[in-house]
Amino acid sequence: MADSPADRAEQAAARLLHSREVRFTAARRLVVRALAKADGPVAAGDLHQGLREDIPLSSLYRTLAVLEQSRVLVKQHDDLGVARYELAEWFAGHHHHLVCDSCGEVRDVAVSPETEDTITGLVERIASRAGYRATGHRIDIEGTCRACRGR
Amino acid sequence: MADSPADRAEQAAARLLHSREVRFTAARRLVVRALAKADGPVAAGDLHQGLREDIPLSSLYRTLAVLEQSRVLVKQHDDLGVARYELAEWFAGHHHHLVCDSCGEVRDVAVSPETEDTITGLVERIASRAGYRATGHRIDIEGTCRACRGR
DNA sequence: TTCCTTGCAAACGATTTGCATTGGA
DNA sequence: TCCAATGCAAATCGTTTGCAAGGAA
Repeated sequence: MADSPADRAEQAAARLLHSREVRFTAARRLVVRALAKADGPVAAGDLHQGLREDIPLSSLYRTLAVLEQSRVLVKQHDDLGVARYELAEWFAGHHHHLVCDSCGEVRDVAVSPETEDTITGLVERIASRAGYRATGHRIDIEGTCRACRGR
Repeated sequence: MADSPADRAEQAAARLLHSREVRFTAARRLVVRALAKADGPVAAGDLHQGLREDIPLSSLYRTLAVLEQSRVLVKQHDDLGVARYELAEWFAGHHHHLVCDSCGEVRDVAVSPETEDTITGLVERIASRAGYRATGHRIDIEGTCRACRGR
């Protein structure tokens, strides 16, 4: 039997949703699998186009809302303000984003545990100095991707 | 003569706009001064309410667009996807954001040059490994602000 | 005069919601 | 059976735009 990232994400989501007594319907499965295959956060519109089955946009948004509330995925916003969704770190592992200045592409990038530890330490220090208790951090690295650099 | 942050921002903006042959109208001045006084990025709606003079929202958006194109300010989006504006780092200095999990407040936080250097180094390394050439970075620190913690 | 800027109203586009219908346990 | 999930159409809301009027150089 296969055990692709999509399979693993689907199984993990199945367990999580079951424990919360939330149904894992066909549409929800499709979305989880699609996000597991993506290499960065995806907008609802792109998801809509990417899926073979034609799930109406309104249903898709509802599906995304349910999955977000169940902590299967997280929502964020790109430079234009459109919502993009990706599997929670819970599933996908902690990572950051590379944002291409030129084409706008957003790509996940994983960081070694040592580097992450360093970052976490810095972040906690910065936060506590300002009277915050840090619970997490998000880093967007702006730059030029290889494809755009080649022009 | 006074030389408040708002004054300094206004003077710097005046020079920059002049060099670009863009007029520094009353509305543009008001916006620059208001942003100079804010301690974090501000939404157009809040700006609209905050200003004494009643600038229609559409004009305000146009003002913000002009100032953004002139690189006086930058636009970003909060957790709900609404645009928020702040003076460019050019004016305000490089900084990061503290985002309160609980109340959603976004506040600027400055970082010591040494820490920034460390961060920049890490970021460049991460980017180049992924085939990117880093040109900048943005860090949002999620946490709980002191006020919310006290509840 | 000649542009640029403004105000108002209308248009837009992403996202959400009401409601009647369908489907799964 | 019964409640949750769906599809469709209509509503929302932040933001943008067309157009005519006002202002500065």
